[in-house]
Amino acid sequence: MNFSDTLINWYQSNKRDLPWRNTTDAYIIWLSEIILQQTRVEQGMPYFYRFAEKYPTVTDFAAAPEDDILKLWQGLGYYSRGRNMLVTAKLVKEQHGNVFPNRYDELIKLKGIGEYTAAAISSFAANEAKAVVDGNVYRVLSRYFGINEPINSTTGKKIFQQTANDVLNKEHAGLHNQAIMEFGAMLCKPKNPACGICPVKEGCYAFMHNATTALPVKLKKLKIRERFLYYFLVTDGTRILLNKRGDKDIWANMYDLPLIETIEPVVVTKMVQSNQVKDRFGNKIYVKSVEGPHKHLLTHQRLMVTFITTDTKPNKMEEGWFYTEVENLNKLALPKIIFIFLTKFFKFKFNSPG
DNA sequence: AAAACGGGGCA
DNA sequence: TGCCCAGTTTT
Repeated sequence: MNFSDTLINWYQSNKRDLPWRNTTDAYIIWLSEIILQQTRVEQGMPYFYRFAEKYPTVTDFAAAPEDDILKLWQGLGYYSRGRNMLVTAKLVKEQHGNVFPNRYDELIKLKGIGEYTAAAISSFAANEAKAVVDGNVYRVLSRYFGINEPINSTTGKKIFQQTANDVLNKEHAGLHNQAIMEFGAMLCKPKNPACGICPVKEGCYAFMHNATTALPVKLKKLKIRERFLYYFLVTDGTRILLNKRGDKDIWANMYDLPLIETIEPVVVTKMVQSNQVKDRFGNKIYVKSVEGPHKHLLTHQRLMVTFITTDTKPNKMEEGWFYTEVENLNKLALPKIIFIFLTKFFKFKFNSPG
């Protein structure tokens, strides 16, 4: 038996009895598919029953006020799904004679229906040979075939769609799609997959290479944090006040300068009047020069760095601070932005290789 | 190409 | 906490 036949065989004796599986009504299948987008079956189930009962046909749905749809959707999340359903229901009423389409090429044009949902409805309702690719399918295919391309990269999506198309049982597309998704949800789970009872483990790359926890690969969504750094250069031209950084943050254990960090930009005149500065330098700090702000980009942070030069000595030393000779700077690890500033400030005095 | 969009379950 | 869930739309 090939991959698809084995999964279908497994499915037919292990599947859950879900209400939307006992119909070929494209409207009912559409209802279930939209509800289940990014939603667990157990969470969506009660909503499916409520909607199916209150709006048994697409005509009923199309006649509903948006307030009613959203009220019934309340608590399910991603509320644009409900609003888009109403748009689509009205369009089906007006342009499809109240008959919900069941062909991929028609479905894909409808609001709220993307590649996955169009493939799902067309294969379930009309057995059209379109392969679904949802979170379950990504996981099953990446593990079975050992595909380590990230599932949320552009090339990854193409590869997985192509792979799904290749393994699709074209005579039983609906059954195949149901089977591979149910297999992913019930057995080839994200955590602790039941490899011991898996019917396709012999051909599974992840099982054979003990890589189920490593697959699928997913790109981290890294959001850029913006930080505003105000450095104080305290020097008499010979000695300089430095700071040794801790081991948690960026530039761990490297050397920079006394720092005040804010979450939003602060003009220097305000900064030097702040309580933080007064606490460190006393009530009067003599600012000799200001440089910046310089934008400094890290992988996941955007730093806006301002250097404030002064010869006012702080009235106390904080943890990590120490005075050193300017000449010592060429022995200490400095972040690039600090290095550039100090190099320029001291006119390369400390860094000439020799 | 990345961000926005909800809420809940699970380790 | 972080990851994931029968993804799609918008920027």
